Amino acid sequence: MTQYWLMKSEPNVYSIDDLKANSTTCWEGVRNYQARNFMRDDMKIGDKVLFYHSNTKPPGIAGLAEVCKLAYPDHFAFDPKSKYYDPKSSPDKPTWQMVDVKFERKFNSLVSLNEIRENETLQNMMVIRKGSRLSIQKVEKPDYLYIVSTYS
DNA sequence: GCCAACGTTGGC
DNA sequence: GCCAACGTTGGC
Repeated sequence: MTQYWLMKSEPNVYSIDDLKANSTTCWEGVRNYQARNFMRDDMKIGDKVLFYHSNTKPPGIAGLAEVCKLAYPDHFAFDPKSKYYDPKSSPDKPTWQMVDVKFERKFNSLVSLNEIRENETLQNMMVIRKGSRLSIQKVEKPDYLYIVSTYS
């Protein structure tokens, strides 16, 4: 069964335009266990993704993507020169995993966090909860479908 | 740049 | 296993 996710990326690091240009990307650098577990245990090929721009003005959902490769070791954790380096992770016992996602669509305009917050239909989305820092979040199917049909 | 929220670390 | 200290996220 298809599942629905929200994945955060800082656009000055990797934006929806970058994904459009590259077509697919590996989602490296997740260093939070809950987010890793979502990727490792739950994400399936074909799962739908709301691509969220964080730490920018304004933050919000920039477009859509789709999971196109199941979780596999995040090798950036093995590279001392990478900013995602984690000495506790090793190739024979990798701590961190990543999936690949592929570009689906860029929204004509960003669905800002404020718009989500002000939309009565979307009140249960995790992303509007105060202090919600998790970089990968589950999204309910009705919320996903509503966003796609209303905004994209 | 500030700071609240939250996750992780490490001493005990 | 508790919890204080510390580091990071990310909206504002």
